Amino acid sequence: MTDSTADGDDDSLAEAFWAVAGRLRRQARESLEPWDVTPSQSRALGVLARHGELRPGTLAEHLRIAPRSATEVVDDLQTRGLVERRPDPADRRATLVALTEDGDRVIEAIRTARRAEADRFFGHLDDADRAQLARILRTLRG
Amino acid sequence: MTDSTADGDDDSLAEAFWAVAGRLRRQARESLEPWDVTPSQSRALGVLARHGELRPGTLAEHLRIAPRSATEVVDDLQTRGLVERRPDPADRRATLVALTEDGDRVIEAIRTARRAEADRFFGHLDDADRAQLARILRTLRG
DNA sequence: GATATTGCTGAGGTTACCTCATCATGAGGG
DNA sequence: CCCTCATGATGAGGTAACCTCAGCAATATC
Repeated sequence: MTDSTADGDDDSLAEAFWAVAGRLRRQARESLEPWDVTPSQSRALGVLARHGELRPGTLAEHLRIAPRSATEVVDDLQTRGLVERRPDPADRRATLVALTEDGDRVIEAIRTARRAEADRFFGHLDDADRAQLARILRTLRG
Repeated sequence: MTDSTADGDDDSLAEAFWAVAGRLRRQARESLEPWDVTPSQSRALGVLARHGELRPGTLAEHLRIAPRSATEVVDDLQTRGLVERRPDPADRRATLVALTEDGDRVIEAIRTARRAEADRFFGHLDDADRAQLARILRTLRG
């Protein structure tokens, strides 16, 4: 059965890249479900876990999004009780965003889950291939 | 100067993958600008060029999106005059979507541009690496 | 010929972004 | 000291690319 429709589509490396990216994205989304956190929220939590409390603007730089968009992510995380805002003692215009205890617990759990999931995903490759892929991606990253 | 903010972020293969995907996405978006066509529209045009006239539903399968979403893309392409709808003679419920002459010209131009752009992007790799990458991506694609 | 299925689309929702305008605070010059 | 300009956050409003659910028409099935 030649399956008719269900793609296989273009040829290019780019196309293959997107196909893999899609699978990866879907897995990521699924693995976040238990915590009712969207991918972009989880990225923000990750940055906060890595760098500690930050101003929304700085968070935006790390996430490579517009400052206004960071405000939005922070809003969502705050209503979910995963971060809190407090005034920046050094500048009364500014705000500091910090993980709550809950946020800390959640980001840790997510990280564990994501690590397991990535292992599963890239686990189809042997060590040599994983190394190759890492090297090639580093090159393409520019 | 250690540049302070501008990430470098996680470690994982997944992270490297997203970094590359981001660069690729930005390039694609830019290369489409001259034609005022969005990425998803260009994908649809590509499928139509490859397969000839299709029903919206079939188009959706190729694009791996919901049928309703295909209707939307077709709407946009139609208002831009790049595709046209005509009744399916074989089934009066159905519609066939076909490229107009304009649409044909545009998708050809886009393809040429994208090919050049992909060459530039993946051109940093030598032949062996490109082959490796293609093989690895095929594996990951599942 | 009644019923179920299929194909498309209207209505309305979501995520993750964006820009532009506004308001408060801070910093530097005269 | 005041005035201007820059900066930090946010309100308002917009976009792309998806989604589901409901409804209508036409076909297929029994």
